Amino acid sequence: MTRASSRRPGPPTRTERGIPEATVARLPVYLRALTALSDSGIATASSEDLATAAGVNSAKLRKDLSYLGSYGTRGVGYDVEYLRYQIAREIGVTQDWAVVIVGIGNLGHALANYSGFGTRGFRIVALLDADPNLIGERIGDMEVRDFAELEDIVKADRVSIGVITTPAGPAQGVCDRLVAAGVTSILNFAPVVLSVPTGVDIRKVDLSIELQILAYHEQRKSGEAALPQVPELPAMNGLTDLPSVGGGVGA
Amino acid sequence: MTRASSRRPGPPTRTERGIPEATVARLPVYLRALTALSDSGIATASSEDLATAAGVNSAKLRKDLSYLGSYGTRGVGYDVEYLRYQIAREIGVTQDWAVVIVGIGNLGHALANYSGFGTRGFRIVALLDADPNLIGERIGDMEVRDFAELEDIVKADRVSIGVITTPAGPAQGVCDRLVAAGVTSILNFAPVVLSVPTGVDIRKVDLSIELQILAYHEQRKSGEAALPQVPELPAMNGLTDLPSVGGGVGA
DNA sequence: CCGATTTTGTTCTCACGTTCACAAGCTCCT
DNA sequence: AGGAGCTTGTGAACGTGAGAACAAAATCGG
Repeated sequence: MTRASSRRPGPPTRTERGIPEATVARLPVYLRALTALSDSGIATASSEDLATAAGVNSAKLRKDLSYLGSYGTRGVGYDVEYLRYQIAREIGVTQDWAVVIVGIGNLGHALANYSGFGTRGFRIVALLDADPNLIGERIGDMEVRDFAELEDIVKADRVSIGVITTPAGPAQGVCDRLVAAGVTSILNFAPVVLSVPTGVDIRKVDLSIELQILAYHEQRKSGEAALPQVPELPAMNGLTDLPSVGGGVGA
Repeated sequence: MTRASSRRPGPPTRTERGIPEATVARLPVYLRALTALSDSGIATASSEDLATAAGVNSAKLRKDLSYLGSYGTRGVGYDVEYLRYQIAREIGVTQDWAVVIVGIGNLGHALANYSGFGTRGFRIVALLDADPNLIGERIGDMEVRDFAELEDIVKADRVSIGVITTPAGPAQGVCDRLVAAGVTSILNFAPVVLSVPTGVDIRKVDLSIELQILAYHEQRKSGEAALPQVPELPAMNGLTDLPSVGGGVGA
């Protein structure tokens, strides 16, 4: 098991019909921008308009869209509804995907209530937890069920996407169970690196990593001139007062 | 303030002392891996060990670390505690960063309770919301305060990082207020593209985008042979639930 | 019907990121 | 002390992504 990562059979990274991964990651953004335009009653938009709404530059947007086909009209722009449907179809959200959420703590709770979740394309079919105290609790119009029922639920509802919102500890175990039950896409909120067999896609959302990236840049801003000369080789003996980072290190 | 000093002076993307953005994004992962090893009582680790723990390959890890300096010992590996401190210092989490969370809905609630948040390096100094019904509510050892107090809080606690967990609507307004108050790094959970002036860093976490990316790959898996020939110009009549798709642009 | 105008789709070039492969350097054993 | 065996740090090759620039195609006005 744990047979290497997921995507990399022989050739490099290239989706079957050739849509680059970077583009795939932006399609949902375009989809949202188009929905917003549509809601504003706008029927046609140029690549420039769309790019602004999506927060990218227009050349990139045009190139991204060109991977899907030629859905625009030169001299005019894109028909908002039409393009929206094409992107939705390409992503696969014209159908509904069944989702289970495992781990109903604070975050699991929040996600279960998150309306924008089922905006379109996704349907939460079960909230699971192993804690007997939580089982049976109602959240919105759903009830927390026993994690032991996982296999039945996955089979019954053809669940292909699992969301892990457990603490770090049980995450790998939960992940293994999900995969064994037949789930082939996992969204992981637990702060651990999960390993999955080939063929299973996994994406990670990690709050503290995001904050740390911000901190890095923040530090650069404030200390622009204060830390150009980094102590390349600080005395190793100074490490004794580093029982735990942040313990006695703080400025 | 807001001295247009962030990233993009003249040359392309290149952090002042030259750490590539992709590497910066992985440093927190290494930091976590090192902490885990440290907690297991492991004092020394090779690049191979670390890479496994962090879920990357060893060559990449070594190159990433080489940007920070030569902190390893050939033939031996890396001293876990030493390297951990070096990375923590580089990221900037040896000091504590003050953080405010704006928007105490489901997600804001969850984040406020998220212990791993203040794991180290970050300190939530205020939970803010504009809803009078929420103000005064206690969450953990904190109390929800009026968003109007933002400026005072930012000044008093030297807040440099703001987390936006409001709905999409008010997000840009909140963002502008944060920036005006002096916040220079923003983590946005609202499903909108925020615009900020130069010098302010912004990162986005978007649940539905992540799910959609998974859906895209999922679709490719199930239909491996079912949809190789994509209807470049599908018959527009099959789209009953798409009121005005393709006014006249379609086939 | 033709030319001016607009905007897409695409080509080309350059920068960035990843991986390979190996020399440099350290430790340990004989 | 010297050589064998590891493991790091890095130079070079390769692949991917971004942006500029332009040719192709559509509309509109005369």
